Amino acid sequence: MKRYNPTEIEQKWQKIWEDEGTYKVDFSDHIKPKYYSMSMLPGITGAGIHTGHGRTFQFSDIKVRAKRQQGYNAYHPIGWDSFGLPVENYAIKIGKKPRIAHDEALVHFKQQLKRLGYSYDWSKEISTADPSYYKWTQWIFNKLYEHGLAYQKESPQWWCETDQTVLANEQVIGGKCWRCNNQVTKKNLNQWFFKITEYADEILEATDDLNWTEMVKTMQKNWIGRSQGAEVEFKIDGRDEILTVFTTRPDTLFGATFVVLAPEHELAKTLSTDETRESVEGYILEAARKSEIERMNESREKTGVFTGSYAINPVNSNKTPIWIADYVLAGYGTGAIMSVPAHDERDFTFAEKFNLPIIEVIEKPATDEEVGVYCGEGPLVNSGRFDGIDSADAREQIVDWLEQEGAGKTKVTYKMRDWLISRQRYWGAPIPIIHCLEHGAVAVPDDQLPVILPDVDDFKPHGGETSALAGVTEWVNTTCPKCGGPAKRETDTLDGYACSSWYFLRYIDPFNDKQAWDPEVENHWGPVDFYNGADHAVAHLLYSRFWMRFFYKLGLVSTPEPFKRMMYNAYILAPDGTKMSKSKGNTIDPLEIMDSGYGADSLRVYEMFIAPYDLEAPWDTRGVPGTYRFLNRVWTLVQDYIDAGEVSLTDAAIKEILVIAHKTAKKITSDIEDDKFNTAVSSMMEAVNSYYKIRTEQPIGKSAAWTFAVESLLQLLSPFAPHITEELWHQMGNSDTIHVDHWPAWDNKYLQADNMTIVVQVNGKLRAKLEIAADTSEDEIKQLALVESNVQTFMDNKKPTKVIYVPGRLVNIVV
RNA sequence: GGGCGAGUGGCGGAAUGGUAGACGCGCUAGACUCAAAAUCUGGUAUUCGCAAGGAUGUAGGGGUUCAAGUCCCCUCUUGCCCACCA
Repeated sequence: MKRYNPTEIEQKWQKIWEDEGTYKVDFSDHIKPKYYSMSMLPGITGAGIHTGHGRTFQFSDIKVRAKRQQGYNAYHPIGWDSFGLPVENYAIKIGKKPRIAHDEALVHFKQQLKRLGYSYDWSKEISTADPSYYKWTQWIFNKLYEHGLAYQKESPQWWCETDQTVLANEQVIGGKCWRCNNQVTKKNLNQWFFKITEYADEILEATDDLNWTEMVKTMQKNWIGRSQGAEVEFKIDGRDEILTVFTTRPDTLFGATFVVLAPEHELAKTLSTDETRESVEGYILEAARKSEIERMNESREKTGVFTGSYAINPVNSNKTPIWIADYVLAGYGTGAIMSVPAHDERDFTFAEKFNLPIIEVIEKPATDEEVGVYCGEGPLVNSGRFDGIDSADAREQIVDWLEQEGAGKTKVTYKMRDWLISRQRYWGAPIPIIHCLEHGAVAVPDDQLPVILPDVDDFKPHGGETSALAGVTEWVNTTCPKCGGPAKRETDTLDGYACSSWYFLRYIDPFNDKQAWDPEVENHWGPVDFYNGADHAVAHLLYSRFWMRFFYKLGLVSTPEPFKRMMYNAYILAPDGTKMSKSKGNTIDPLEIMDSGYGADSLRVYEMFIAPYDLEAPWDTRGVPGTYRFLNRVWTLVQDYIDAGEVSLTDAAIKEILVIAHKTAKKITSDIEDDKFNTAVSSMMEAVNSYYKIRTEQPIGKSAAWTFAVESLLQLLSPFAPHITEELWHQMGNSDTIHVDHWPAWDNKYLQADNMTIVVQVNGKLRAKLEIAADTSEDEIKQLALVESNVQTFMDNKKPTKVIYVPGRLVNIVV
């Protein structure tokens, strides 16, 4: 008997699969149903992947392998997130040009992924930094620009001093840069944006219906942050300007005792009087100097100044003082609020500090507890003709009244901001814009794309507010596409996220040099059936959904949502229970485990077995020998089967083997379908354990039952452990690959065993178990239960008041 | 502070309201061996009992139910996301 030697058989089969193109997909084959499965594309840095990443990539591999075996034309693509900050920072760190640093790091990545035996179609590999790819990223920019969804605007934006670039809202995490983890500041700059807010409502509405991991859906909804409310217009006493505030509680309008503007509000400066001018200007200056983050971290102590001006509350014509305070955010709503200190915590704190009036307009529910500021619902008081109306109704009535008076309207506001896409960094797709003195920003015509990123020696950020490209004069100086006059190229590059917001469309038409993708190909291959990742729950997925919807409107794609199923898996932690990271030195390279003799299959099975996909679990390297042991048991079992001649079994043994095999086939099929990979593995272990037990009493060898058991086991195991199963499949005499069109069918007639175990409870407590024939009638079962001796003891001669029978499971006797 | 999850043996984790702890790790006994490793077979929540069997057990407290890890309410702990968003 041959010994199981993973290293040998894995090398052998990986070469054969590559030579024979086992996982190559023919896009034009429409006879088989399509299945399109992918993981988020890896970002390239020197570290390569660790065992945590490996698990992520494997989920899409399991799914696609199972479908391929089930007769689908199944596609599992691979590509590289090559542009962007991570690669450039890595290049700076090792002192090489980004292109070179990237290409060198890629070697390690490819080696890892290939050794792990993922069923990628390597012939269709893409890279976002390849001109044949970013040509189309730039083309998409043009399309957005053409439709008014790309625009340039000067505004204060997050700026990372370490990385010398602006960042999108989504890339600032807890006030820190997503790459270098340093505090960011605000800087007023002229920047390019994509108008994702125009799609906010649409994206939000579609979110509930998605078959996505719930957590991701919640995070997206929170990020979009839709608030239904009203805009209310306050006249300014003695002036012509109108002050518009946003509120979600128009029902509390009678309780608005003052109005607060953000320091950045355009009216802030102009509302001061001679007496207040100095303090107002001082406050605004001070606020501008401090970043939002500093304000946030500096304790929540409220600060503010009175402008000296008054606003007229439209509902009761009260004169309310106008204040400026930095607790009001410039970027949200209108940058101005009406303050209702009686029913808002922040307003209350502010009013107390500055001795401003507090008027209750919502009746508190009567409770024993002392409620500080009541923010809930209730009937209105002190609200003129709206008194007594419940707050929810009052909201509508007051807004109706405001609309009639022309002093307000309903308004929906979002927390989500437009997507800031310009980066003052070299390593990205150049924004295809030419600035002409006469024509302003002019898009580079489609037929002149791509705008090639020039090769420069000094690519590092040089400390200004422009990328290194600004120094490449021969590239910057060009002519205007409209007038032919002298013009300059835009020197900012596109956010790396832009490059990865459409790659799933390029995957299905990667060599097309006429268009980004062929809509007809997309019509067959889109959308992605299974997508998974462990990061980018907000930014990447929102951006992709935004673009997809835009493409859908242009008729370029057949569906508005890019990913049918999105599975967001939790991280595998380092053995010490903390997050794996290279800087902490607690990562585990999959190559290390494979090279120590366990091979890819044992590692793969363990990756799936360790925990359900959505649970964080610490890596325990001792688990790999466990799955290795399991694969060895499979190996021995199949070898014994192969080496033996024909055998004859008892009818009972045949039945037992077939029940296990058919049940297991059904279980694994549904577990994979439901993304329950860990229980799929344990079910296979159980089946193998059972076969071992049967084998101690009955011979294993050629017989219909054993043949089905062994073949189906290999087929079910093959998405998890593709190498060992392929090897054994061939040793059994098969000449085709196990990985295409081989999946066991189960027959319901085998799913019922001859015997069943009925649990007998007395008053809900387990007292006996009955091993009886599966066709025993309900009456018989109840009788048997009632006469069981231990049951009788606990019935204590009392008459049962009720006997509950759960078919095939239990009897509960209530006395 | 807000939103969404999660709390089960020594560990990772199983359980359509119906036998809690499947499966694996670890530990342990036996078989094989000169011996060890590997392998195979058994045991392994706590506790009382020679045993049969009993009691207790899914963070804590209440509730619904014939029956609760699972459903409802409160409390605690913990993870993630957001965070002065009016």
